[in-house]
Formats: sequence, C-alpha cells, structure tokens
Amino acid sequence: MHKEHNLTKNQQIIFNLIDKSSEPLKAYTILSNVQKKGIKAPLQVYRALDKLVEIGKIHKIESRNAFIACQNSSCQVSKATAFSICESCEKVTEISNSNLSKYLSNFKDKAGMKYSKYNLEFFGLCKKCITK
Amino acid sequence: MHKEHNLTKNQQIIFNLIDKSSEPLKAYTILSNVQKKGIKAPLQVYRALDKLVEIGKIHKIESRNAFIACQNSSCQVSKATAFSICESCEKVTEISNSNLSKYLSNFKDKAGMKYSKYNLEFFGLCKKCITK
DNA sequence: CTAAAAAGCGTTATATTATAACATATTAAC
DNA sequence: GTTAATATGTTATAATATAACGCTTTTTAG
Ligand SMILES: [Zn+2]
Ligand SMILES: [Zn+2]
Ligand SMILES: [Zn+2]
Ligand SMILES: [Zn+2]
Repeated sequence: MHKEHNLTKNQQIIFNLIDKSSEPLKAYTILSNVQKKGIKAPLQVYRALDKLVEIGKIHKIESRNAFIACQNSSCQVSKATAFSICESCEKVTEISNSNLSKYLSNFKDKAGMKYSKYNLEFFGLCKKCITK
Repeated sequence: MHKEHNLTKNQQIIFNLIDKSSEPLKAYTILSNVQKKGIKAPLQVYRALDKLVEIGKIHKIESRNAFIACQNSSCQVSKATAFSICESCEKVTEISNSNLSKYLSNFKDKAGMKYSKYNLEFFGLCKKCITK
C-alpha cells in the first residue's frame, strides 16, 4: 500500500516521457524533449526528477546517470532496487524477484550498520546480444 | 590468483593517495592533491582512475562519483563489488561476505541474461551515527 | 635485436551532469 | 483567509567527464 501522489504539471510531463520511453533517459535528453512543453531549464527537470525518485515513480540508474520508470507498479520498494544492464545494447530492466529482495533486505554486515535502502546493478549481455 | 600489475608513475601516485585516504575521493579532489606531483589535468587523473578500476585496485562508488581503494587485497572480485554507505557521515566500507557474493554471482533472472559483473550499494546509518 | 603495436602521457578545449541563489506562484493545513 | 510548505521560473555557475591531437615509453612478436 503506497500513498498516491498527485503529480504537478512538470512532474507529470517528465514522468510521462520517461514512462513511455523504452530506455533510460538522461536529464538533458529529457530537457530537450520537453522544451516544447515549456520546461526550459535544467533545474526544472532535476527538481521533477528528484521528486519522482523520492516517491518511487522512477529510479536512477547510477552507473548511467539515467532515469527509468518503475516497473513494479510504483515500487513499494523504491528503496530496494535492482537492475540488469546489457553492456552491449544498454537495455535496462528492473529486476523483480522476491527471493533477491528478501535476501538483500535482511542482509546484515558485521559492522552492524542499519540499512534502509540498497541499489543493485547487474551487468552483462542480454539474450539478444549474447548470440551476436 | 590475480595478475600483478606494475603501476605507472601516475597510476602509482593516484593509487597511493586513494589508498591512504580514509574516505572515498572525488576526481577533482584527487587532482588538487597531486598537482604538486606534476599531474596537472583532469584527463591525467581520469585515465589513471580508469586503469585502476579496470585492474581492481580501486572501485568507483557510483552513487557518490568517488573512488575507494579495494579492501580485499586487490579484489579478485573487482567485478563483484558491494559497499555500505552511511548517509549521515558518508563513511563507505567495502563488504566482504562470501555468502553474499556467492548469492549474487549465481543469481539468474528470468530474462536469461548472462551476468559478468555487479555492483551493490547499501545505504543506512553506521553504528556511530545511529546513536546520535 | 628490432620493428610494429599497444599503452601511456601532456595539453587544450569542450561536453555533460548537477546545483546555488533568488524572486514569485501555487497548494495544503489550520 | 492567513500561514506554511511545495513548486516554479530564471540566470548563473559548479562539478564531473571526455574529445582530439601529437608525442613518448613499454611491450610484444618475429
Ligand atoms: Zn521500482
Ligand atoms: Zn543487449
Ligand atoms: Zn574490492
Ligand atoms: Zn555514519
């Protein structure tokens, strides 16, 4: 059960763009695609992205500085993200695997840290790219 | 068993700096700390960093754009990294846990991707910061 | 040995990613 | 309806990273 968030105009415009994209989008790519809708400055984009990340509608792919819509019906687990990334075609998929998320959410290291969040990125070759 | 790499002068200077640091260092922090040693341009730093990452002597903390020396005697598993990051004091520790690395190295998602690498970052509060 | 290939270096310029600061507007809470 | 919290618009600038070029050193293979 997660809180519904009413997106503001800028947030909605930017979320729509990311959501319909088949690949992660970078901030300045987003900017150039929404300028016709009146969003003119980087900061307008970054502010919307920050909020969308915060509420779990999108995730940042850290190794790519790019943003992807949440694939898990707006991640209850926006604080527990895992992705697979093809190093050849750059296809990114959000991994939804309850065994994995349980394992990681329960993980304790010896230093006694209290974890509230994790991000995992797998790299390799997707099915399509393996056979090439 | 991992190949020994003889570091070049620039690589050695930069590795030494990172290795003796108690915290992850950013590229331009590194630059300003090695200018007295004759390394004058960002590219010289980035080239050394790239190589050091490639051979597993250092790792990049993606969420922080910063670099840390490998804690695992030059990571045989430089392609399988895990870190814990305190969101209060920014202390970063490389996690060395064979159960975790086995679990992740053997992880298969349903899409049939062939993984060759992963990076995991846990976020939370370290022991010291919890009690504050 | 030695020639060719690969890796590294130095330098200048530039591209890409992200935030600071400030004034105004909109929305939500009381 | 006033107040507080969020969001917006704008300009400027900071921080991170790479392109391109010519040269030198090291490694590899014959
Ligand atoms: Zn998600
Ligand atoms: Zn692929
Ligand atoms: Zn390591
Ligand atoms: Zn801490």
